Amino acid sequence: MLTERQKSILRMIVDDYVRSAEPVGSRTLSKHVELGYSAATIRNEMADLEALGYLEQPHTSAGRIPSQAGYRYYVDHLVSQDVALRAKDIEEIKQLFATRVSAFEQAAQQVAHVLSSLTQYTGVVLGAKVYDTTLKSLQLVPLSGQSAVVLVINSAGQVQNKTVTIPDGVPMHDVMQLTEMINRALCGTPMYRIRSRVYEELMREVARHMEDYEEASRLLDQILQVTEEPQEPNVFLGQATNMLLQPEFQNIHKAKSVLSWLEKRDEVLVSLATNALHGDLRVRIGAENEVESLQDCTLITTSLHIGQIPIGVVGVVGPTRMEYGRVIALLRTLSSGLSDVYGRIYSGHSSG
Amino acid sequence: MLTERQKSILRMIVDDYVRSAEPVGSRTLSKHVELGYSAATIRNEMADLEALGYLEQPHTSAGRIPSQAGYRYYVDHLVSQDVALRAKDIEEIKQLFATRVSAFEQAAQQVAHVLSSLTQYTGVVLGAKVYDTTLKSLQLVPLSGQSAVVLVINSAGQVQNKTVTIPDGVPMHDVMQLTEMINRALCGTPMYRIRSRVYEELMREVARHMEDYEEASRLLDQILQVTEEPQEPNVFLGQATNMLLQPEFQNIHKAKSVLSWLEKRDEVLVSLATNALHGDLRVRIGAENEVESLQDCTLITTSLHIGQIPIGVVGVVGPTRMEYGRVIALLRTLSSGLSDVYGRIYSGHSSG
DNA sequence: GTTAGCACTCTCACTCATTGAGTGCTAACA
DNA sequence: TGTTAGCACTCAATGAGTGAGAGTGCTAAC
Repeated sequence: MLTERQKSILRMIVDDYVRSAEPVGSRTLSKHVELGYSAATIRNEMADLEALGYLEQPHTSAGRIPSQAGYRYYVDHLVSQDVALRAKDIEEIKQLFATRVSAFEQAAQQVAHVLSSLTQYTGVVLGAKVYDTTLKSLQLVPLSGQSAVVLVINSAGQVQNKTVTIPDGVPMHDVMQLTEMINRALCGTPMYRIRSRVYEELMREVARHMEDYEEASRLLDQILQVTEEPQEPNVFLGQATNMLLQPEFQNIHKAKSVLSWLEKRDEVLVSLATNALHGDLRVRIGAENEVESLQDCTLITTSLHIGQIPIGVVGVVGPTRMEYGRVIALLRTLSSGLSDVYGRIYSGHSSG
Repeated sequence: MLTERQKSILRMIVDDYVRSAEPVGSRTLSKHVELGYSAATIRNEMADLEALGYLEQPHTSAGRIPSQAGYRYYVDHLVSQDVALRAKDIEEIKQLFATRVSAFEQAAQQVAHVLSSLTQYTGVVLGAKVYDTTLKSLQLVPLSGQSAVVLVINSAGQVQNKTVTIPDGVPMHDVMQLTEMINRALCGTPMYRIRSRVYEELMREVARHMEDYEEASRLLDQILQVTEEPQEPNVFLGQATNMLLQPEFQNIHKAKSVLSWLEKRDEVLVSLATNALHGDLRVRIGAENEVESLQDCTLITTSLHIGQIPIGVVGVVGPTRMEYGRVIALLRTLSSGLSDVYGRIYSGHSSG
């Protein structure tokens, strides 16, 4: 348990270091008006904080910098719970949500972008699969030759499509009958249950009506694949290269490591997706990220939701030396704004 | 006009410099067996080549490096027209096209990826709008409440969709009638002509049949917007951060400049799209790129086509010190491979 | 418990000499 | 006349040495 004085010294060191990226010395701190102690006193406290593992010294004659444990303590106990956002931040966020967007993708991309430009870190948005959607409609539009487009629309209005080949032995009216049967029997079925319900309920009928059962079921399989195709990952990145402006990424190898990781959308996806398991807002500092490339980074994520249902994640990736308070405030604001947009677009425009 | 000896010296300097990224000295060159001259002779020729603007000296006591004009001369006159690809390259390309893909997007992404990993530059693929597509089918699927999904399928099997709001004054049977009218009248119409043909031919009929003309035309407008929405840019990037391994991008500012540019997909799109105007294969060296961020880069592009119709672009972005011969060979191979895939997927599977 | 003072440590920036790669020029050679 | 050997010269890179400055830890005094 830290004393109040230790806490305020730790807080000041973190704040100062986050701003300047330079180790903070005792003299610098003693100049702060709020702290009415001499450099020597502060030095003693700093030595204690270092012994406790909250501070580190790059070398003997340098000031102190926060350790990862120090950041962790700061985030858990010291960060002011509601940082007032800067006027500029508020202005940009207002403008962002003022522009009418017609698709969640647009809004998500813009949010990622704004996060990056306001913070100089990288904003990320994961528009996860909308949970619990059901089949709204399945359509098949013939193209020239043997090919056709299969369209699957779910109850959230999302569309999946794929070009399929109609096997030789299946006449057009069988194709049409097949899609009709599916629509009639399976409308309203949860997407993940479609295949099993087809096997349970539809196969016998297919066998009875189709001219060439084997070919027809081959077509049916292609159609079912469309319903099972995972929604595209929907990972949106802000301007990742902004981070190259941060002093910690002047080292090209560190920079490459993080930027390469961000390039692999599916890995980013996994890291973001685990947010859902950890409640509202999650801060992962340095080694708390399992990912090798993020050992010197902090990843802060918060979830998007409509009512109680989680539907996505908004986050920020940056160096461990991060403006925690401000980023958290930004994330809270933006995630609730984006949740609203999502709700408006996918819930029948009920609120506007 | 250069003498044969000057040409071979220039070629050797380019080849050597591309490999080593170090200025090439006269002694190094004189060691080459093919060139039976002493260092002094080569020095004289190098001085001449520098006077002609094909070589540069970083400083007095360094070797020579090719100038942008030097690279230009190399590309125009010296690059061997058909470099034999390495066994490893061929292997990877074969594997790439052996894996069956069901969508052009997948194949394009993979090609960009392979280009990046084989070259350590950045591969880019632009899947441009399929030209001259016509309307195949327009459908409207009602969701809950007032919203519905509009689906537009074109003759190439591409699908565009968007959620629209059905205005209060339009009853469902009017909605259905509207889509029916469009399908009946406009099937086969080139996409870019749909709006004008609606105005020319359909408006009167709409006015006659709809209960609330004003609201109906508002809905119609939303629907037409879907047909006009530009196909999403379809710019695919390989691993851009690979380039951070190149010596010229150890300078973080140069690196940021190029990577930031690559992040702006719409700018990349423009640069690639202009390839179509310049024939088969285009090499833009350094200042030949209008783009500020690419002043030290080379952009090589080649077009994808089905028969004579251009349908996209494949390219590579890298430093001016580029393996021109190999990259050109790779691009030719990959673009023709990708054209085939495109053809297979969007032309009714005629070839398999 | 707090502070002033002092010796000590370490990085950073600067200078300077050395090294080595490479050039240009000149004179000799075929 | 074209080619080559030799030599003086230039310049970047390297590494050692130095002083300044920032910061610490410790001790003794308040």
